[in-house]
Amino acid sequence: MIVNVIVDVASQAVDRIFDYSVPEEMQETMSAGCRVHVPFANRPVQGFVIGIKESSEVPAAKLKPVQEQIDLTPPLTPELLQLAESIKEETLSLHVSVLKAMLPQAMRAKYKKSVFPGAAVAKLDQNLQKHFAESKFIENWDEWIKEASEEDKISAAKAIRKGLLIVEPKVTTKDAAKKQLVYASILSDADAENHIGELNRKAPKQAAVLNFLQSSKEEHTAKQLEPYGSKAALEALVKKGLISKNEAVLNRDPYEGRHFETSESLTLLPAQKEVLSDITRVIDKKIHRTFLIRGVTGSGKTEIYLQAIDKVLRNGKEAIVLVPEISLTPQMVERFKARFGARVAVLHSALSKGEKYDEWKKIRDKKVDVVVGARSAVFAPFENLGIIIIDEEHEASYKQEESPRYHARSVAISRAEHYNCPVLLGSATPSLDSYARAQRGVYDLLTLENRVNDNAMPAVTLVDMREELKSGNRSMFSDDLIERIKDRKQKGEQIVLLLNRRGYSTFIMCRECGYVPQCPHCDISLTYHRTNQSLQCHYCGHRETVPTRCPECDSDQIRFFGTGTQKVEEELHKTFEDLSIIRMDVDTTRRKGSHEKLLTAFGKGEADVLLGTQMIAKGLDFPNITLVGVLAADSMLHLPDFRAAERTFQLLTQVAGRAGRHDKTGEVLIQTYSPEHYSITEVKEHNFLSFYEKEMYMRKMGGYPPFYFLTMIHVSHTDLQQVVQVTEKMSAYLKSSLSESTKIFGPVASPIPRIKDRYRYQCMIKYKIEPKLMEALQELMHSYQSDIARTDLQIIIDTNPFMMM
DNA sequence: AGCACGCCGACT
DNA sequence: GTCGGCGTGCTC
Repeated sequence: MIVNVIVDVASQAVDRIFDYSVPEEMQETMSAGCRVHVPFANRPVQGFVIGIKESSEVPAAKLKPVQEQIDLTPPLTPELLQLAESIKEETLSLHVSVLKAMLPQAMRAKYKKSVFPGAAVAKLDQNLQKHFAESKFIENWDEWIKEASEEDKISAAKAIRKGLLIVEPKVTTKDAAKKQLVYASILSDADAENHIGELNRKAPKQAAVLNFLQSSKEEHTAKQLEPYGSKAALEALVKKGLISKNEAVLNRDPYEGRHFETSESLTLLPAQKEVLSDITRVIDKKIHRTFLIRGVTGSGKTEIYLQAIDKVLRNGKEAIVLVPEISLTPQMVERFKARFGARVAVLHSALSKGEKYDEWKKIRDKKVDVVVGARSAVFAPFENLGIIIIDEEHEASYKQEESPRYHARSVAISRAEHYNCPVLLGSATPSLDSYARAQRGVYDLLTLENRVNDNAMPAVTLVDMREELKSGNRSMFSDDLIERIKDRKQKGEQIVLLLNRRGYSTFIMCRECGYVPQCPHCDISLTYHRTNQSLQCHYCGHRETVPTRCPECDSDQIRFFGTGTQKVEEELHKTFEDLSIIRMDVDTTRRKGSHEKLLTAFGKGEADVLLGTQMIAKGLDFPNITLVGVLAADSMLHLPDFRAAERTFQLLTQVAGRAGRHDKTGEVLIQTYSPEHYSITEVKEHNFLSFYEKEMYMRKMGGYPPFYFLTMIHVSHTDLQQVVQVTEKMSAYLKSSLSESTKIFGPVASPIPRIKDRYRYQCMIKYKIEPKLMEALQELMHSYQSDIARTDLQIIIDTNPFMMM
C-alpha cells in the first residue's frame, strides 16, 4: 500500500506529492485525509495523506515507510481534500498551507530538536560536560542556543559536527483531546445501599462517593468527585465492583454555565415570507443556488436565516453561518443558541486554541449541525451540508490577507455546488461584485426594503466642513453637532460618534519648513500618541520621542495635525463638562473581552457617548441611541484603492443604521469636506441602487471589477534596485506571454513604498478572459523560486485582491 | 524550508 | 592537516 503525502514544508520546491509505503499494521486504518509523520530529508515531518494507491512509480529504493499515523478518523473529508486542491490552483498557494488552513491551530505539528551526548561524554568541553551532568539532554535545542553564551554556542556546534553530541529532530502533534477517567455507579440502588452501611463504618470516603454517584446517576471525572473522596477511594470502589471506570474525551464548552433563553420562530412579515419561500423552494429541490438578500438594517434578515436553517435541520442536514469576526458578539451567538440550543458550535478568534479545537471536534463527531463562525468556519468538516449563510457579505474580513488568500464567499459557493444546496449572502450594502452578479442573474436577488417595526430610516444631515471653516469654526465639531449633542444629553438619550482614525494626532509638522517626521524603516509619517508622549509607526511599531525643535530648521513651531479618537475624547470633555464617554478603538479593545465589556457598559447606559473607529459600526442595537455623528466621512474616500467609495458608502450606511432602531426616532449627522460625492450623498438618501449605478459607471470607466478581473503582484526586497529589476522582468514576461486584450500596469512603487526596510513594488494585471494567466503566474513563481529561497526577495501574488496597498 | 555534501580559504 | 564558511542540490 502506497500513500500520496503532502509534506508540511513551506516551500515551492517541495510543493508536490511524495509517495510513502504503509507498514502492515497501519494498512487497516489508513485513509485519505489522515495526518501522518513521515521521514523527509533526514528528519521527521508532518504530512497529509491525500490519496491511497497500490503501487508507485517511485523506485522502491527511494520509498520510505510512514512513521506514524496520527488520526484514526481522518480530520479532512474527501470533499475538503478536493476543495483544497481547487483553492490551491485558484489562489496559487502551497498545497500544504491550504490543508493547514482547514484545520484548527491546535492540530498543527510542532517541531523541535533535542540534543544528547553520544558515547564519549569525556571528550566534550568542560562547560558542556558540566551541563550534561546536570541534565541528561537538552530538550529544546533552538531555545537553548538562543540563551547560551558565545563559548557554549561554539563548543556545542563543534561537538555536533564531531558526533559527540547527537541531534534528534522531533515532530509532536498535540492531541488536544484529553482523555479523562470518568466514574459511575453500576449497581442497583438496593445493592449500593447494602454496601453503604458497611462502608460508612470502614471507609466513609468511599461511602460518600457512592452516595453521590447514586443520587446523580451520571458519570463524573475524578476531579469532580474530589470533594467526596480521593482517587484512592475511587479505585477501591472500582475494585469492589461497585462503580465502573471509563475513559472518555471530555470537551470544554466555552459557553458552559451560560443560560440561553429558548426562542421560537417569529411570525414573518409578508416580505420576509416571500424571501424565505424562495429559499425553501431551492432547499426542497436539492439544487444549488446563490441568493443575495439585500435588506436594509433592521429588515429582519437574521430571522430568515434562522428559519431557513430550521428547515435544513428538519431535512437532517447541516448549516454553516459566517459572520464578520467583529460582530461575532455574545448577542449574535445567543440568537443562534437560543433557537438551536446544543446543536450549535461557535468558532471565533476570542476562543482559546483548545476551545476552538473542541468546537471543531463537535462538528467532526457530528455532535452539532449548526456552526456559527468567522471566515475559517467555511471549512467546517460537515459531510451533509444543507445551507451556507454569509451575513454582511460585503465585509473585507471574508478575504484572508495571508496565504492562502481565499475568499470565504467563493469557497462557500464551491462547497454548496458540491452538496447541491443554497448559499445565502446577506447585506444592507452588498458588495458591487455580488450585486452585479445578481443583476446578471448569476445570483438570485431578494430584497427587503422595509424595517420590521416599520420605523422610518433615520434622517441624515450632511454638514459641509468647508463652510464651517469659512464661518470661523476651526474645531472638529460643527455647530450643528454641538447643538444636537447638548440636546441628547439633556433628554438622556445616547450618542454614537464615528472617527475612523485612532491615536491622537495623525502627524506632526514644522510650521516653518513643513518638515514631517517619518518612520526610518517605512515610508510613512509617524503618528503622535499622547498617552506615552511618543511618535509611533503603525506599520512596524517604531517609536521615538516627540522633538521640541524641528530637526531640519531648528524652529520651535512644531504643531499637531489631524485628529484621532484620543484627541476627540479630550476635546469632547473640554466642550461638555459632564459628558461621559466610552472610547472604543484598537487601543482600548486590545485585551480579550474588552470589546464586549465596553459595549455592555454603553448598553446599560453607563455613558452618554460611544466614540470609536469603524468597529462600532457593527452589531450594536441599543434603543436609546438617537444620534449618530460621523466626524470625518471622507477619511477613507481618498485612499489609493478603487474600492474606497464603496467602503465609504458601506461604512456610513452601517453606522447610520445604528440610530433609531426602536421606537425613538433617530438622526444621523455626517461631517464632510466632500458633501457632493455620491458615496456620501446617497447615504443621505438611503439609496443603494443609485449609489450602485454611479459606482458601476466609475468602475467601467476605470476598468476595474466587476467589469475586469484583477491580479496583483507584490514584490519586495531590502535592495531597491533588485525590486525594480525583478518587477520589470516579471512585467515584461507577462506582457509577452499573455493575450493582447490583457493589460499589465507597472512596475510601480506601492502606495507605501517601504515597510520595515523592505522596498515594495507592484504590478497589476487587468483582464476579461485570460486562460493562460494561471499557467503564466505558476511559471513566474517557479522561475523566481531559487531567488526567493536564497535572497530576501519576496513575491506575493493576489488573484482577486481586496486591499491594493 | 532544512539538511548533507563539497569546495575553498584560514589558522594551529 | 583540520576547521568552518557558504553555495548547490535534493527531499518519496
